[in-house]
Amino acid sequence: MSIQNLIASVNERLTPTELRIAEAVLDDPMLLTFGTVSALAERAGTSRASIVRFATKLGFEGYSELQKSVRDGVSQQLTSPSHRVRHQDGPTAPIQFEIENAMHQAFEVLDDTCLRAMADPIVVAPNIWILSGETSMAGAHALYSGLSMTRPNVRLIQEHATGRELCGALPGDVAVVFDFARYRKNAVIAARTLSDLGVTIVAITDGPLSPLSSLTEIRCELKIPAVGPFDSSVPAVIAAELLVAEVVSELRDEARNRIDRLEVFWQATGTFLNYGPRPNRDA
Amino acid sequence: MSIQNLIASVNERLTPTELRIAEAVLDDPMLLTFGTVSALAERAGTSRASIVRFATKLGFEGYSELQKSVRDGVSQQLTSPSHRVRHQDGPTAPIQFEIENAMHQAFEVLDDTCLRAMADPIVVAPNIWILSGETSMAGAHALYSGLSMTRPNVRLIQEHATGRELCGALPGDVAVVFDFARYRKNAVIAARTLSDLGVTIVAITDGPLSPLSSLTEIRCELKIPAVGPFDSSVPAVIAAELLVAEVVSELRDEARNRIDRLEVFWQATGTFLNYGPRPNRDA
DNA sequence: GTGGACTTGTAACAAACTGTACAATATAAT
DNA sequence: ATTATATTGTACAGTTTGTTACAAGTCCAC
Repeated sequence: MSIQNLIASVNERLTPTELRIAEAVLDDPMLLTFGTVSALAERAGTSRASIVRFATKLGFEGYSELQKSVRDGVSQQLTSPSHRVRHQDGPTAPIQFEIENAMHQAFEVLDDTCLRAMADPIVVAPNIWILSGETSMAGAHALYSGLSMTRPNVRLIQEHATGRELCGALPGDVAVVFDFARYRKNAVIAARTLSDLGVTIVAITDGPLSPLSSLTEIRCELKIPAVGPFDSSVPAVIAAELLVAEVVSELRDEARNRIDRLEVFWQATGTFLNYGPRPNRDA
Repeated sequence: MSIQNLIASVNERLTPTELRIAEAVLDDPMLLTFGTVSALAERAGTSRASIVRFATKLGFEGYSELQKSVRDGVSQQLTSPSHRVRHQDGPTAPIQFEIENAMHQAFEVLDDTCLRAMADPIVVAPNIWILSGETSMAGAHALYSGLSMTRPNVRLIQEHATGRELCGALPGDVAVVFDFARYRKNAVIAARTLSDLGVTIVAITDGPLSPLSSLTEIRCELKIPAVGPFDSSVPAVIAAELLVAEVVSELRDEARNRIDRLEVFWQATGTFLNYGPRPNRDA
């Protein structure tokens, strides 16, 4: 039961001082969530003892218990919905469960603000460099595939050719770096070098502990589930695809024109068999 | 500045114990919001003093000040209306729905029987050839990455080099082909040629109408959602990862030994930075 | 006015808190 | 091997905490 309802249920039995306390609590719930007895007493213009009596009148053992109850409620509010359903039963497909969880988390992290922050530099940069460790290549490929159909000068850097390929990078370019624990030395060092060079780093990684996180604020931090002995690429791929979609929606006609020209080229070279439905181009 | 960014900004200067603290804090932010120094110390398996030092390293006067900062952030979150509506709608909601649907369908299709049917040939074949259209490369890469860490003689075929690379294929080999509507002529023709040659085809595709489906009974048929103007690679990646997991579990010690040897090699060449927790290898 | 019930603040206290000085231990460098 | 450095835990000091006992004050009935 919420603190508001709790107070309502006893409001007719409250003494004048207790009423002042109640008003203070209702006016600023954070007082009860974080505050001490002393703080609340001062705010309500009363003594600490009255605060404790107020708590007992609400049916708690003391102030501590009242505060614990309030905090539990706040915790529930704050924890993500995916977190709440985490402890379901039926571990028939633990992998599926893990991946779905990670996916939920990915969609939560990749909200409008985050996507736009990552897409904006990509839209305007003269060159895009995509870096990735060998083991997290799937996400990088998804991004490369989508971006290169959307705008020019997108390059995917193979690990063994990092130096040779990156030497063309200039200030104002953007490097999108995929890297997850345990972080590839090659990718991290390359990112750091590019950053020093004035290249904007967009990081798709797995948490504030990532060495990439200290390089840039333009980043998303994904939860990576395990599939058997290896890490899943699904979150990285989702991030890449949403990022592409965001870039497309920001570039609008420019991207659409490029896609159409690509389509002409495909038709001319007979790339496809043209069976089945065309992919969706309305979004 | 959020606690996550704060930790990110110093993550490379953290000592092992402080890293454990950081992990605990990131894992359960409520611990920092409500908990005491003692509680955090116990959770992180360290002493109270280290908690205080951790707080100072983050730039605060002490733990109290750190906690105050976190609480200020939480207060803002709770009072701002954006928090309440954040998890409901948004431009990514329909995409999320589509992808989740496709994912469920993928897990349904990729049941034990199907996975084993696809994994069995891969386990015994002398050579594995992975084919994919340029646009559905992410799944192929996920499979290549996983399989090549699991068994020898796995090759990913680039479209422009199909002929040159595939001429080494022999009867008894296995070709895993990724292809979705609108089907790549190159991939389909290559698969057909290989099939005629006596190579077992394992198809990861999108339905009975696929030209690949007529080539082999060893296949899975996925539903492919759209993300913006392009098709999602997520189902293909999931299929690839589950397939790898199945192959690993069938190869057992053989795969484990190879992974261990790979690990030795990684260690020797210093591939990783080895920050953060090791990936899960128990599953 | 006086007694009794009720309300409220003061004071005392034990427990728990944070922060710091110091010692022990582990790690690195010479 | 030995010094120097960095890291971590222990112990203690000084506050602040929540709680409770007690006294002062208030209100009402008679």
